[in-house]
Amino acid sequence: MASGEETFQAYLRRQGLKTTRQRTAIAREFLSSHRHITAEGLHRSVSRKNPAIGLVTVYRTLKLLAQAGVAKERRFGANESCYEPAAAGGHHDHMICKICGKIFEFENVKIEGLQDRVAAEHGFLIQDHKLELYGVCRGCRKVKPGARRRK
Amino acid sequence: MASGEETFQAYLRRQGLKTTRQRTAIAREFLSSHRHITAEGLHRSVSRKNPAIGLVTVYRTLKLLAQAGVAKERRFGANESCYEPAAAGGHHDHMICKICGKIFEFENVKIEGLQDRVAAEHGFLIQDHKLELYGVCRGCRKVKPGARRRK
DNA sequence: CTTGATGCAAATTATTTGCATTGTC
DNA sequence: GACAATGCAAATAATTTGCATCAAG
Repeated sequence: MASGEETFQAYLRRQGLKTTRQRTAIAREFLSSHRHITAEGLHRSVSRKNPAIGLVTVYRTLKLLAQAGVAKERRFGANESCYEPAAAGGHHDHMICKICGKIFEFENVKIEGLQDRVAAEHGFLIQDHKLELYGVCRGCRKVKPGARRRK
Repeated sequence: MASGEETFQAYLRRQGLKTTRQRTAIAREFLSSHRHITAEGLHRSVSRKNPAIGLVTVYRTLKLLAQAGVAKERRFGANESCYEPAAAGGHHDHMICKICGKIFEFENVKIEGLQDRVAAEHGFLIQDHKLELYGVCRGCRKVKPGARRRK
């Protein structure tokens, strides 16, 4: 069971790329910051301990992490890309609350099974998938904002 | 059964917005061009008959169409947003081929049922969802590019 | 005739690239 | 020591906004 960091290092070696101080720092920070983070956000985290690292390097390293299979790029409704560590323990999907913006994760094996079946019916080979449910989360449902103003 | 165009007009009136020549032209073109189109692409189409309409207006109108519920914004792996007419006849999802870039549509009621169940378990109210399968389509599977070069 | 809509150019945002310098292998 | 990696600034790409002018209600 290779840790994300090991997988990344192995990928670099395999590709004849170099293991640099900044790549290691970025990868480590990324892997320890569970759940979706933006390039900008990751750069902020990394900068705390390592102010000399540039945003550009974070972008480049995130791309490498994705290629290594350690990071997954996600793009929710927003304008900027999020990355998240590729969960060692299986794939998960997201529910995004349109009110508070919170993102909830879930896993459902049956849905994945059906996806496989649909793909098979079309002769399509699935490599990856994204399922996002947009709506209102439990917390925000309680609030009932406005509830249709009466004239 | 209101056509997309009628729905849009109604939305404009309801919001106290104006029905302009360009909005009508853009909406009509959009609705007749089935399946995902980018702002740029739609502008190209519209320009053919109506060269004076600016790209900016297309962007603004697409946003209105989305608010009116007539258009759905989608964002596949790519960098730019696609819009597609909100299918009058039910929701559909997408399979995107990573090789040739083609996008296939499919519909699966069982998956949607499971989504509802998962959401319910979390007290989440679904308003919309996106399911995208990324992989290799039938056509591209036949080609086998490279098939792991032997050293 | 009032107020929103358009179109242009300029601004923003997210991301990428050119290039001189630096650090790994 | 070679050659990839970094960081800066500048370049792109997609989209948005300010503003003077125009047109729908």
